[in-house]
Amino acid sequence: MTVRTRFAPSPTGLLHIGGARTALFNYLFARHHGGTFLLRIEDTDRERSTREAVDVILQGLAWLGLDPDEPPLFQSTRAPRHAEIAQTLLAAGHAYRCYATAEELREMRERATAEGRPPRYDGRWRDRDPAEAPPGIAPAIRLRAPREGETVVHDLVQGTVRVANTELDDMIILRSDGTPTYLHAVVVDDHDMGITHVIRGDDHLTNTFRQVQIYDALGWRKPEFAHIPLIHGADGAKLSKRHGAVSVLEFEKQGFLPEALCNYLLRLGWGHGDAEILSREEAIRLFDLDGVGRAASRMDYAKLTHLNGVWLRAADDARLAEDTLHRLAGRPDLTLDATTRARIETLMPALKERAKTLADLADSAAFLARRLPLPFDAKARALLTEDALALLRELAPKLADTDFSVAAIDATLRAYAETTGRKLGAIAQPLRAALTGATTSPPIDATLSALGKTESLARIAAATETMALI
RNA sequence: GUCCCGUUCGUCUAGUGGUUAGGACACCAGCCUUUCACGUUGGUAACACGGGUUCGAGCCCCGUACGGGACGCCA
Repeated sequence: MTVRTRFAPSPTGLLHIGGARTALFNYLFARHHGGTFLLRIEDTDRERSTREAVDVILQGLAWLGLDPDEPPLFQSTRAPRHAEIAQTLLAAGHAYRCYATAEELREMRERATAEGRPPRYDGRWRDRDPAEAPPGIAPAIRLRAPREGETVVHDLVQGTVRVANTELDDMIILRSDGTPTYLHAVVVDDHDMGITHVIRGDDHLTNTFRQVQIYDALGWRKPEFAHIPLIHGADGAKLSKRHGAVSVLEFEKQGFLPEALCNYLLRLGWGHGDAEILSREEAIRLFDLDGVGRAASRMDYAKLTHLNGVWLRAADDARLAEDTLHRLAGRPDLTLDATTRARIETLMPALKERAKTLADLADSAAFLARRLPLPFDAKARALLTEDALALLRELAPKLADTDFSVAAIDATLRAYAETTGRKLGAIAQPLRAALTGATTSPPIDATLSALGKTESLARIAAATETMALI
């Protein structure tokens, strides 16, 4: 049997990391078993579903590299099929028409709650003669669920979970307006799509009992179920649209790499020995459901950031330069032309070594695109003392005589340090301040070389002039 | 309230009856160094609690506490 999984989000909000991880697990499980990964948009709630939300989901999945193997299926297009199956159930006596009004049901729930009983439908139309149907009321269709025994789910993550059927009531499968409810639509679609493994958040675990009842009434073969624990916010509270849930596209904006986010999400709730850094290929090779834990986990930005640094250092320089240019574009204090582009590309190997996010990276590269005079931060200013400026004036001609390869610059600086009896740091720091306006940057020789001789000397001159005035 | 699920360092986890309870992030200290990073060495730090079962329990059983989830003509 070929594995077929699906990610089935409802387009009513954003794609947050909980959904992203569910998609990732479905994708990895399918790939690991040589199967197919599908996407189904659960847009049966026409009121709340939006085209924008669909786009956000699609963009988020694309960014994460979790594209489905077939075009997405929109659940709303399947309403006729859902109704058809409901009629089948009705004809077979596995379902019945319920004429209870919304008002009636509300009262039923309120009374139950007030009396300390679980709020459930009392089955008042289950065995009532349809001839007694009140006129003018469109009925909903309810499943005639078993009243005795228990319903069991053999979950690949949660193990065998069972509930007494007395705990379950007769759920509505088709609303009075003829549209399907979620529980029913999911069963019909998973069946028709040939889904073999339903991998979803464990907030669906108790829903599964009701879905199993529908499968059984239909005599359909059930898929395997795997309910994975939820991700909570850093404070341990549930991730929701109001609380801590941010779109995966927001992570992109903040400078996280998709491979880092996937790596992080994979390790959240899943483990394989001491393996921490996992590429997509390794993840596909190693991932399986038996490594998934059962407890909810918390979002930890520090670890995500660390992982991002790891993947950033491993990333292709050209790709990073491109992203940096993109992030820097539009900043009025910068000049982004072929020259600055070349500087960024040249220095990228050293730049990426000390950045954690693409946003950090862009910030750290900004000095390469600055116009003179440079703005100096407080530490740089403090560093450019009278003595330091004198040193720079003395050093400038020697640099002017140096060919600007990294090795040659290094040699010049070392020679100057030796003849003046200074430590290298005593030379590098003032130089760094003059060239970058800050006290941290890639190695000074590489920085000088990337800037080029003309620009470097201009910056040194500008620094000695402007600082001397203060 | 009822039902379901869970609980190992601050966080993510390894661990499937016998371990000095391992790793990663974070944190602290040292080393490296041309700043910052990277790297590296070391350190602080956990089996929720109470009963069993067993020669022996983080691992098995039962309670308790705490946390989460589900109980819609939402998904």
